[in-house]
Amino acid sequence: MGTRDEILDAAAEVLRTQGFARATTKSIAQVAGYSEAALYKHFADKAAILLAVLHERMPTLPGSLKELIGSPGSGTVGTNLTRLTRIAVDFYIEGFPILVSLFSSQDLLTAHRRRMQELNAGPHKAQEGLVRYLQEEQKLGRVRRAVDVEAAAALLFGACFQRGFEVNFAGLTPSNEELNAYAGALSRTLYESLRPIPLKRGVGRPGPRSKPAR
Amino acid sequence: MGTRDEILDAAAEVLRTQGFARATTKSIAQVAGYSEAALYKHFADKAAILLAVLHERMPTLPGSLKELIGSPGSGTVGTNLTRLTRIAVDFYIEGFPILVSLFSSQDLLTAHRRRMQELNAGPHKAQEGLVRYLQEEQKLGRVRRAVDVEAAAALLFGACFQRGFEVNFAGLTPSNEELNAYAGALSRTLYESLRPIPLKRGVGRPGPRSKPAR
DNA sequence: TGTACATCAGTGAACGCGCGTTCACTGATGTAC
DNA sequence: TGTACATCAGTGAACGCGCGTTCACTGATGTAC
Repeated sequence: MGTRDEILDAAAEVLRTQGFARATTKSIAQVAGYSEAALYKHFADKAAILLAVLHERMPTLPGSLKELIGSPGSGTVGTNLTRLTRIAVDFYIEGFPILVSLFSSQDLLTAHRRRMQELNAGPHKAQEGLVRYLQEEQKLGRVRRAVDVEAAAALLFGACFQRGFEVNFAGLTPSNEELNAYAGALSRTLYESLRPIPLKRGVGRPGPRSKPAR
Repeated sequence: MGTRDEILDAAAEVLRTQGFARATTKSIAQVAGYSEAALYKHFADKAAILLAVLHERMPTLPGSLKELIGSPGSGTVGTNLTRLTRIAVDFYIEGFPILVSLFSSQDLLTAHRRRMQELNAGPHKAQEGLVRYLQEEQKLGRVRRAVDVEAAAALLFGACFQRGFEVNFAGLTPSNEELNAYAGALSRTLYESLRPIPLKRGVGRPGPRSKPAR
């Protein structure tokens, strides 16, 4: 790993643990184990370091998501959504502090936004992936046709995003079990509005389900 | 309006429009129309100004929410949820920049967190209100018993929160109509998982619904 | 009513400090012949 | 193989600037007698 990467790791760590206000060249250099001057051998200025952190050190949702999303029809929609939700929760918990440090500086936000639209990237891309997945499942008859899949995706990822806020706000360190349970509750609750054959009212557990027509 | 309030308004505006990095004593004083020295007649230090902004200038959800939440059984659950969602979307769009400026400084976050738990307040309170409302409607038979109301509340408010992020991130200024449509789509989609008598599969529009037993 | 003093919101100018940045330099590594 | 030079990552020390904060002061208002 090169010096440049060590600097970015250090900057990301400082941003995550101390916040934007303490993310000075001094503390970044100190955590990286180099002099402050060394930063300027690899980056034009401090803004360049922060921008690089923002799009080289943000955890990437799409990577682990694509394999799920790329195979509609496999597994069950319910379990697919649960696994996907679990991944998204992790992503937002990890990424939240770095993501919101954007709002510490209007200049930084503007620069990042411009770069994002040049690359045609951004946080909305993940959501689009889920939307496409749900549309595919609609075609397969495994998600009800009448469902607004954009709204469904917003509900699911929105809850994950907010969980990212809560965990970082309160300084929690939730266990794997807690996060699994949370992801399960979200996707199961939402799935009630997606499934083609809804439960009859008052029935606690569903009986064996017939396969949807295909 | 006293000087103290003018200072807080100015600080909130700077925080919202320029971000934490530019929220200096100089620019706060300038926007407020006072000298920097004047700030210190009303606040112990800069941290005290920012803390006061955080819990005197954050838009308040509970105020307009309580009237809705306080009267389960009135209106329909669907329209109640839509109105409530619309209010929450506004709240999060407005409040987002100030809320996340917390993460600019670990010290600020810690101080705010401590104060919030002393007052037993915080962002989670609004969500608890929605949970209680849904529980009441469950008792009235207007929300299915088997539904995990905490998960449902997290889905709904989470989507609003994320919309607050998107709008502020992209610098959008959505119209009332757009926001109404968004709130409607969210609550309608979620309501599919809550309603006591679900649609039959494949039916696009529901026929007239029978009143739930009470 | 006038006088003497107290209070208090607000100011201009200065303070020291820590910030981001630059500079001349070092020492290790590569390269031509 | 040895010599002379080039390149380059990294450093210690210094730079000017803008930050948060303090200070002695002003001028308006209130108050006792």
